Amino acid sequence: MVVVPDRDFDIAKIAASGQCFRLNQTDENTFRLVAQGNELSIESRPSGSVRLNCSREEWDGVWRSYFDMETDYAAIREAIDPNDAYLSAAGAYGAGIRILRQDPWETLISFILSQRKNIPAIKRCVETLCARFGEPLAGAPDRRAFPSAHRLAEVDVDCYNKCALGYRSGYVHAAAQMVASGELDLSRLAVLPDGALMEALLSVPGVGKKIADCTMLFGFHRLNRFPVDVWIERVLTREYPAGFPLSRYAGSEGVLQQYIFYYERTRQRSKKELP
DNA sequence: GACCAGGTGTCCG
DNA sequence: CGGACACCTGGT
Repeated sequence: MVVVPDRDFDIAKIAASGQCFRLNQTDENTFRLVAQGNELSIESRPSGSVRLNCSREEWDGVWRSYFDMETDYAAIREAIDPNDAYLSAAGAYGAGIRILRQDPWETLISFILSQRKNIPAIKRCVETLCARFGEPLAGAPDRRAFPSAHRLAEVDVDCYNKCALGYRSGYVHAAAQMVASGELDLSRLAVLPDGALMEALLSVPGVGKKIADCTMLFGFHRLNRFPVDVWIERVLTREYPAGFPLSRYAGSEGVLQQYIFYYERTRQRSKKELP
């Protein structure tokens, strides 16, 4: 067990932020994550600290980086223009969100699946792929890892249709072919500058700017990406008719995007759930 | 049953 | 180049 006292680490908010599809609430204060070939149980405690069921070595070697603990999110929020009431509120509200360092391949496929789907539907598709094609985890054989590109390249489109991927079946199939064949070498892409990485991702069928931005932000940790989906678009129209000051926040645009997204989605939901 | 959901590719003006 | 429209599927 490891206890992380960092107050800027809120697993409930991260789980609700829509960046990760295999982080699920299992109890009032408990979450389960499958990533990095492992299963991790995470408990948020009243004190604000986080308890994880892993060894100190595993935390230091794997999860500290996965949860991006070396980035100073408080500093990013402190840089928010105090005259920007909306962004200040969104930042305060979303404090504790971090941008996870997820696997690029899993991120790419997950966001290809995400188009025209809500979060529960995306999660269902991802879990179906894992259940059918993923390898059992060494430490938890009843759970399965996200399937490799090599494995998914063997799966035919019909099979994806049976997994209820819909018209995204062909996209997943094509992406798996490209990665398994080496035509799209994700580890090589990781060292490319933003423009070249974006261009490579856009060459995958079914990947447009939004999904490429999400893959860059969540799978390649390019914190300067600012994915614009319909929710963000609404905010930009409503709150920033003169344009969002992206250049002021160069290098941390993606973090602000997550604060805004979480702020909007959570408020929307609580509004809807009122009687 | 119509309509929409964290988009993309295509076709048309 | 900008604007419509179809696309699978599951949920209201």
